[in-house]
Amino acid sequence: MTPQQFHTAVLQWFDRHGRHDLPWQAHKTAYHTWVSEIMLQQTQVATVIPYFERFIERFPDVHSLAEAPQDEVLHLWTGLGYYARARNLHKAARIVADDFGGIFPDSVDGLEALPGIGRSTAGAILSISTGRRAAILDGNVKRVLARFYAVDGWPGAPAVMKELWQHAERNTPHARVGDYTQAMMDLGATLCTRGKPSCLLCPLQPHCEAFAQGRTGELPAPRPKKTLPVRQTLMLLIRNEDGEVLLQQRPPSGIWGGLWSLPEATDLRDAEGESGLALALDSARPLEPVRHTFSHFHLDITPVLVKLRDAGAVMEGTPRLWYNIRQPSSIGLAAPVKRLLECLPQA
DNA sequence: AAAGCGGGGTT
DNA sequence: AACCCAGCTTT
Repeated sequence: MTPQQFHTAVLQWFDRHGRHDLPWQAHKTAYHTWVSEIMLQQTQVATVIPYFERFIERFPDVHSLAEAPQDEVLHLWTGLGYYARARNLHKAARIVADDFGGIFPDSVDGLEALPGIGRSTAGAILSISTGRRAAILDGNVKRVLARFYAVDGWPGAPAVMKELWQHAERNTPHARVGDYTQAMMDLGATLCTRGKPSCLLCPLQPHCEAFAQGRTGELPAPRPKKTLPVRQTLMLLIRNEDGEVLLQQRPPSGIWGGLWSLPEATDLRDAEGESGLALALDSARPLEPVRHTFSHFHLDITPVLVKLRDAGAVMEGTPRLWYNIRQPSSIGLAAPVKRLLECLPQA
């Protein structure tokens, strides 16, 4: 199948069956496309939609985002995960606003120089918002191409990645590039799904190698699996006389970077040091543990209710605040922390 | 509980 | 180029 036949089949299918009414398709500006593409990294469309709408309402353009406090950006990202995306988005907005007069670079290289934008995301932003020819290779496209060409091996492996990029580049059309980008993502998301692909509806099925070989179930090859280590932590639920809960801010990078979380401790003895408060440790009441899973380890969290021994004994150091669970403020919360706070009795 | 989705940064 | 990092959703 020639590239011409390939993209023609994909575009014809897109015109009839693609998605044309997603919130970020209303105005295909570089800003809207960029925000949506960053949110769509590692996250499915259905999850992204409400986040995107809230985000754009609060930050309608790159300048409003650039001027916002990081806490507020993370707040609107709370629950989406991979918070480095939000921190990079914020950083990049400042660069675009301060150094480029609010105009996004109009080349793949220029876009890739911004934090949080890699080759595929750059290709998506450029093709959709400007119509310039650029290829993408996100998870959806990887799946489509790995099956169509029966490419063996895990797509994360460099050699496999390289081959898939070559297919992606070659099949990208010179016209209607933005539609083609959207079409390939739609194809992967709605027909060429991992579980049970709808091959009979697929415009590429007549020439699909995996289909011909009956191997759609085994391609693309899954990532080599490893068992996740388990880590343990205590999370301290410390309340003051007003019923507010003590939170402290995570370091700027790493897990939950910049988000607000509960003070943690490895055991009760070390709780006072971690929280920087005088605690009534004999009052400590452990709650049912909850497991939170990251991509590379499980975190078993034991929440512990602890009373303050001396309300005036707050230490300086890590940024901290007393959080009113009835009037949540505009800060980013780690997902399990948000859940724990929601379970807490209002008193 | 385990699998799935999925791109960027560092060295 | 190889390796490390990062979370929520679905099954």
